[in-house]
Amino acid sequence: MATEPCAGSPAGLEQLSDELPYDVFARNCPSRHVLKDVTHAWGSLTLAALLDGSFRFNELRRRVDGVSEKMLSQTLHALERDGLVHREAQLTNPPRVDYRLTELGTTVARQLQELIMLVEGRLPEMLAAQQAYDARQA
Amino acid sequence: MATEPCAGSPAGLEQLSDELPYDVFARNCPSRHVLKDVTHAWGSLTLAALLDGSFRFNELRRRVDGVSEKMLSQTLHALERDGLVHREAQLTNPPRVDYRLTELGTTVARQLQELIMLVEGRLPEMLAAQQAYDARQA
DNA sequence: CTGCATCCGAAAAGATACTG
DNA sequence: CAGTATCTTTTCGGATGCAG
Repeated sequence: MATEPCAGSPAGLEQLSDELPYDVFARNCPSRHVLKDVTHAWGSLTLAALLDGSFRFNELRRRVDGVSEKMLSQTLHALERDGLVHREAQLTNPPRVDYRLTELGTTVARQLQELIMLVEGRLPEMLAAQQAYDARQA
Repeated sequence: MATEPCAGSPAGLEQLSDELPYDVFARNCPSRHVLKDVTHAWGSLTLAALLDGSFRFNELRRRVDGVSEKMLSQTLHALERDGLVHREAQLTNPPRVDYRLTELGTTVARQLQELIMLVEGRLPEMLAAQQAYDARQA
């Protein structure tokens, strides 16, 4: 099914990465779908937020400021399905559900966190570039 | 304007990252907008593709398999505005426009590339997790 | 409290035709 | 070739309501 490697890009270009069987640059490669979950706006923030530990649904919702209930729910399901997040439900009353990163999720989240910190660190340059660009247009 | 640091998350939580003035976890923080450009599905692939050098519009389109003209155009504009991509147009006939990473863009793209390679490398685990999850649902 | 289901308007993505 | 304009389809995001 979806377990076999995907073909290279149709034009027959040499791949950028290396000899790996999966190539995000190819149209229907499963790696692209997973990458999309990981880099998705809410997905990336949720993963990064979970680097701090285990959280309940509404705790996460407060941490990832601005996320709607629906999107957080969807996001957590997708990340759980990808094996990045573990969901632990206790059927007490009131119920308690905790979300935490798996080992794989931690690895991915750390990598993501580096990207986030890079962007935050060089944000002034990017904001300046934006201003310059906007001024050029006007 | 948009140059001042954004407030922390509303609940008053201590921030995850560090002492940086910008916090992606806060609702209207500019860093979140930029991060969105960088992690966007087409944005991330475009940045990674440009790690290989300078490309013309349609060359890029073939590299980033499946992207529509509109989305590539939008994506390139956003990345150019953020100061990550440089656009060089020659008004010859036919016209020739080359896109390449700026120094900042290269830095960001390298970080992104690490994430992509991590995801590609551990994709088998993620696909297995997906299958297990789907089986559990059925 | 932790969610899922549903509806709705708004926004974004996708496909494709057309222009300089 | 390098895009923009336009149209359609999908997704997003908020507001419920409801169940365990």
